Amino acid sequence: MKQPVFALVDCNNFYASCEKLFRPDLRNTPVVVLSNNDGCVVARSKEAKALGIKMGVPVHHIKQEIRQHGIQLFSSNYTLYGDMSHRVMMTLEAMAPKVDVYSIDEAFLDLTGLERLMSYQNFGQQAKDTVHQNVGLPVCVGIAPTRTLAKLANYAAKKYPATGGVVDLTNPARQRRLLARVPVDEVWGVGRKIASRLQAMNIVTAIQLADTDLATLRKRFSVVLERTARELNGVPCLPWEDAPPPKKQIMCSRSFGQPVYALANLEEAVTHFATRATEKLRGGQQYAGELMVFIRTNPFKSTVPQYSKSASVRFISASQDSRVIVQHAMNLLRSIYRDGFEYAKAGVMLSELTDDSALQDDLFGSSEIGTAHSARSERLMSVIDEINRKSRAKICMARETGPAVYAMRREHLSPAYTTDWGELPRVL
DNA sequence: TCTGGGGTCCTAGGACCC
DNA sequence: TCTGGGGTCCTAGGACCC
Repeated sequence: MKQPVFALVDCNNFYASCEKLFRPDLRNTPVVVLSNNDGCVVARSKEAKALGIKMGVPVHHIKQEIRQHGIQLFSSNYTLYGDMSHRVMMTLEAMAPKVDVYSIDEAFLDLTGLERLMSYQNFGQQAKDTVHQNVGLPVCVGIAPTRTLAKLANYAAKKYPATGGVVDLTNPARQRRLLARVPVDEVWGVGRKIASRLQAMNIVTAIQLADTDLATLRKRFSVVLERTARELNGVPCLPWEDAPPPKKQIMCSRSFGQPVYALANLEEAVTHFATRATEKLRGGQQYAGELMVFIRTNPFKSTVPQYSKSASVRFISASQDSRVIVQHAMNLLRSIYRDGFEYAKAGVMLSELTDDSALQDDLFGSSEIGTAHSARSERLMSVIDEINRKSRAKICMARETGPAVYAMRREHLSPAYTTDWGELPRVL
């Protein structure tokens, strides 16, 4: 059996790089991208990192630095990032037979057997150059016999400029040298909690984790960390996903741009979330068997009374009809709503997802609108989806209309450069 | 004043069965 | 009076990822 080889291609500072791409005037300016509601920092350009801006800090904590260094702020523009991501992935899919899109800004490539054609180092360089030429975004490439090591190789490619952004870690001696230099909390799968527990056991570098007795890791932690240690030793333990596995749950939730008090306003928000979640459901040709709705106040705001509640319902037969799911969501919301609280967030979750073939008929007949076997419901939903895809005038639930009081703050939003004819960048 | 959103997997513990 | 032990299913909670 041939030893597998994986590459991890990961975009550098993805969101910040997307924003910079369309603003050449900001080439050397520190840029940060903010989370929804312009809350905290979720991406930083290299200039912003050099200023010591940390990932995840609330933006109000760095007001001083923003003023002092002229840091440019951007609200999250997922329409733009999603489209740029798609372009990167298309480029990679043209270069390798098997590509596993792991997140919006990174993908694993199966390079097993490639060595007969070219060196891994060459391939990595080619991938990096091609993405840059086709899409304009910078990436780094890490190559290794397991995905955990490929992640680590990618970390090195980013951290050490002398690598030119490409690290081939197929050589075991080279693996050991890198492992000895990397802090254990940089290992994929080791988060804050586990890192501090490992520290208490005097395990502070990746190589110490790799050399720890596997049975001890399983006993003191879990099979997950044991697998991580095996992967660091070059033994692949993570299955390759040729196709993305079907989703098990679909969430749609948002913090509000301003406090919400009235039931009517929560109804509007929850209607919106339930509608979006159900659209995602249909996008994956799935049906939901269970719906959960939650509302809560802002737990960070200790000056106001706190309230947090969720409720859920199991459907008699699974549905993908927005009208059915919104109606259930309204019932749940009204059952948990209490007057007199300052609501900060709400959301819905669809679960018990099944695909078409797994559906069973409702024992009591399918008279309810939108049950699995209602052909009318399916046709109506697909017409709505079609119209919403093509046109700017959306079809939506009556409760969704009008300006939303809960709309999120996006004061620094960039244009939809690549997905809206009206916002194409102009070259003067 | 201000603190994201959307996921997955694993484990422990309780209920229940034989 | 004795009060086993293995298996399964479910749920809540914790940890991780980007």
